[in-house]
Amino acid sequence: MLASERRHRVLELVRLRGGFASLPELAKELQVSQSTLRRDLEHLERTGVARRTRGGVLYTGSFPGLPHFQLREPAQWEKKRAIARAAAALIQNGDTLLLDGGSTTYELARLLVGRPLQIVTNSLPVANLFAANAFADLVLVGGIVYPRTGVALGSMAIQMLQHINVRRSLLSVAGINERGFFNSNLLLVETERAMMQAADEVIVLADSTKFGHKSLAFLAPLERVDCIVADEELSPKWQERIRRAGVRLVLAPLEPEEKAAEEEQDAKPPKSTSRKKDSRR
Amino acid sequence: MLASERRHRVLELVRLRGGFASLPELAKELQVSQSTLRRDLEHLERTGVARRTRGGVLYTGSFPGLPHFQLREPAQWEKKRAIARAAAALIQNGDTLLLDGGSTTYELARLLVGRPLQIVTNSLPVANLFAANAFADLVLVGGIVYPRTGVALGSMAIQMLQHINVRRSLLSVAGINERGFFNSNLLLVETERAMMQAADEVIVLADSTKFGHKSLAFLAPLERVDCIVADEELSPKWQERIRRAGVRLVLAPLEPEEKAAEEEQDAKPPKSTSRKKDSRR
DNA sequence: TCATTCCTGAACGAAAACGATCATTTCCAG
DNA sequence: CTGGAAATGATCGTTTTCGTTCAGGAATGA
Repeated sequence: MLASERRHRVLELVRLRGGFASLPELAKELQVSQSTLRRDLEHLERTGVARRTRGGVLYTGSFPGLPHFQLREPAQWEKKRAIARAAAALIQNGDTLLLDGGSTTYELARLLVGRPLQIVTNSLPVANLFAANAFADLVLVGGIVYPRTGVALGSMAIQMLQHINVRRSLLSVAGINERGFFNSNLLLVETERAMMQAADEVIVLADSTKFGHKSLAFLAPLERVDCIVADEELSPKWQERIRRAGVRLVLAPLEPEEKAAEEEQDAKPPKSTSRKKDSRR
Repeated sequence: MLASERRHRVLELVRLRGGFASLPELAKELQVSQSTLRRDLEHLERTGVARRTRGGVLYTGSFPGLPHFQLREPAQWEKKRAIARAAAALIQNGDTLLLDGGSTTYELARLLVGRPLQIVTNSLPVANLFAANAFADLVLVGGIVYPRTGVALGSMAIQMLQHINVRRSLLSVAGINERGFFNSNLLLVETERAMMQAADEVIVLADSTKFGHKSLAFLAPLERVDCIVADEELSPKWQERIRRAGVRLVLAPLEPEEKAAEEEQDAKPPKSTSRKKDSRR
């Protein structure tokens, strides 16, 4: 079994067990030694999807229920987080926002919790973030919930969106090519088109790996949106192409630590002597 | 500080810390000894709202985000669970259901997960239960989300409900008196009236403590609903009154164990000699 | 083919947490 | 006022877990 696959299975097991699993439990289930598990846990903790506790692992990965959020590959994830940070900087307090589903917009939503905003969303994971929050008003867009991502879609969602107007819509896409934006689901793009119409300004969040790839369903041409937020690894060719379409382009910087983390953080800087053996008590 | 208050604060702290808190952490925060905490944790675990792990507590209380779900008093909670069990027995596979917010309907929803159903709900916690589930179709009713309970309300919710028809609506109420049903929020009762209109059959879930108390907003007269599910501690006077109104009454039995649990379960049964000393590798 | 590197599993001492017990305090009921 | 039950906090021996180290094996590249 591959190490990365094993780590995914660890996460999945933890999730299945309701957010926590003990180390002996995992070792038995996965047929590996506890030593290996410890190393995996350390890795998972560093990437932020799990938290170690004495005796086991705690799932902190964003949304326990949905399979979609399991496969956060660290590399992409850091890009998404960088993009989310850059996008959060574009948002002003008091804004009215429409947040799409998708992992990038979810990361953005996490950063927006606690700020005074009015949030409209059709995404269950995003809604959960704001539901308990007194600072933000939350409007939930209803509809048929698509199990894979926990997003409400369909005619009911579209109809409801037609009665809503927001300052900014923030959308995720699955692919971008010369013709425009794509997503993986027909119902989804229909709903997203309604989201675009409901907003004064449309912002698309997409990491650099999305560019040059199309997907099942066409969403909209490039010039239909006002702004694209991508990470700084986007090729100059695409940067030029975006700007020529008259779309504002925001490039999110990847923090140094994260660059390290992105390369499957190794190159153990000072070897193992960096072990923190701090004064306890 | 009262013991029960301290336990609530334990839960709250655990929740604030993202679902887990270590024992020393809690001891320091609450200014009590670890021994006391251990006893509290044991208690909380037995009532089902938390799970102990070596080194700390894990929050299992249904929905981490919402304050509403924190104060599940064990006594009421067992009643709610009994009612939920009885109500679940009324539901047939393949049914189309409309589930209200509220802790009793939430307990019911938990029991329904995994059954082939079509679920319509305006409750975020309930929706989360079914979002990842492939067996049930989920339709989310949108609207303005009321922070206290995570329920979508308002004109958008009502409008959406008018386009929906279900076999059964299951509602929670805050109080019942001779005039009928009450709830604590004006927007809520408006939305619930729309839920009643959307269903062929209306079922109200209410534990025995709700009877004889009214609340802020009038919902509907007794005879407007088809069935009430209550626990068996409902007074004969009220049983008679319900039946005379032509409403079917289902009384949920409280299991023996739960009766014990309700009386602040003690009488430590077989002591601790069950030490497992298993062979490790 | 050989050497290097990475991953894995086992072993061991150290540290942490557990349950149990006991003394003390608090709080009621008689 | 007093006796007893319940709750609390400290202590102690035991068990569990952790981090580290070391050795064997698989994969990779020269």
